[in-house]
Amino acid sequence: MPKYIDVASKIEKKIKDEKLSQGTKLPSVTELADIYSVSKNTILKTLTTLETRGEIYQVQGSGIFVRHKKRKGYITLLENKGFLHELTYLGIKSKLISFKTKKPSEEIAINLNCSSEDEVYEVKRVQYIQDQIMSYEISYYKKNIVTYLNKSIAQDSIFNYIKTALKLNIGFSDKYLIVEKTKGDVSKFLDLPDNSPTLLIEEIYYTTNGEQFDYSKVYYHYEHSQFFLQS
Amino acid sequence: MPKYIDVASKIEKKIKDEKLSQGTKLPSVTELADIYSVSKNTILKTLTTLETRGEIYQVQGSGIFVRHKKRKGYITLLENKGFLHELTYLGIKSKLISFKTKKPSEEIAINLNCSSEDEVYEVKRVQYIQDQIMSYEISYYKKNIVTYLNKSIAQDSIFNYIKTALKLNIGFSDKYLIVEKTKGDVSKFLDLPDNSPTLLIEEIYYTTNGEQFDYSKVYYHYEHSQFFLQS
DNA sequence: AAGTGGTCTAGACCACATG
DNA sequence: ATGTGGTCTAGACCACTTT
Repeated sequence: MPKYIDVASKIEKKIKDEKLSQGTKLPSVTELADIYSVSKNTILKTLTTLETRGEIYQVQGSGIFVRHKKRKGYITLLENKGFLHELTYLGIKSKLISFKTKKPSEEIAINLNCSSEDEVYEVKRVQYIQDQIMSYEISYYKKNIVTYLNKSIAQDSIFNYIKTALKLNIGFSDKYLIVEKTKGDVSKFLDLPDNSPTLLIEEIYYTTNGEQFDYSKVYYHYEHSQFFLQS
Repeated sequence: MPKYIDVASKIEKKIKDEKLSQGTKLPSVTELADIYSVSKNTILKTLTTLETRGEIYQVQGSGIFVRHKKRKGYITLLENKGFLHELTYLGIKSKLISFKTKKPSEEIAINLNCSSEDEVYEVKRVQYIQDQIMSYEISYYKKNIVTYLNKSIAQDSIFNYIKTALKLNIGFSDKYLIVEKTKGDVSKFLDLPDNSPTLLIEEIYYTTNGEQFDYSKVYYHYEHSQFFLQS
């Protein structure tokens, strides 16, 4: 565990425990370096980390201040912390609709950057947020990277399995957001009439060495999902 | 201009000029430090900058590689570069619908963190992307921070004016995404039938010292807008 | 003028990937 | 084993804000 992550957790915990409100001033950089017995540069890296997580903001010449997310019940679009944290925090559960192995269509092959002769896992699921339908998801996993998957795993958090059991490191992702009208399976599994609004998020996940391993199309139920983004 | 920003621009330009493709390996950290005559730490900061912009990705023990945004015509949800760049790049223009000064409603007062006695500018606009209706936007600016605004300015880029003329530094923002059905003014100005899908993005912008100065509700035309997010 | 965050350096050592 | 990115330090100096 790097020091700067460790110190970040400690400061985060302190903010939480002491219930510091938005705008509360924290100790200065040099003071923090003393408190946690690390160099100034390490504290700076810690602060950058906390800043991108939206926990603090820094004002040159003035100080470091606490920042808070205002509204509750929104899904964060950037995995600031672990995605699992979010899952348990918001109470998200999955129901498996179908699971199979297949040859990729052209659309899938393009987005996974593979040949039509490679094999992919296809997983269809409905996700629930606090017992309400949140989303209908169609995911494709490249079989030569995600070497094994089965129905039982697909019912839980696939990403958790990929990280822990397969020890695959997830590097980065591209997400495309498109607003559409529902139809067919999408209407059916979201339990909405045809032509209801929906947010389609197409996600492509890459390993740390830059290879696509997951292409997903997630249709969100417009009444049961709201999103949040800090920058 | 800090060195690390300067070097970032140079590397960015190099990638663009030489049309380096996704996955192309760049020189190592130490080589880059030599090439641009800066210390290793400065290059690391440069690389972090380029990484968050989605231009490169780093793989420990292996190297630094070029990353590219795949699809065209998507609006980036994070202002990686200047927002203006995006405006001109995508060809976005505004039409002013109304402009006035008013006392904030409770909703506005909460989101701008001000009293109901303060005054705010209210600006309603329709934005066009390549001559198609992109969005209908209702914005509120706190008058004690955005000290002056008029119709003529509101027709152009207000943020550009705020930055250059008012020399106000924009610090960070919160964005909330909600999918809705259109009605009333929203349908009217987006030129869509009632109950059409729309993406509502509520945005709150803060100055560098953490004070809210802008609260905006932007309704996007679902057929003429798609969004993009890298992480 | 004093305090605070931001940039930069040179160098040491660690962790991971590849051949 | 070698190369490469990742972490960390101590210290210098700069830019901005506050008093």
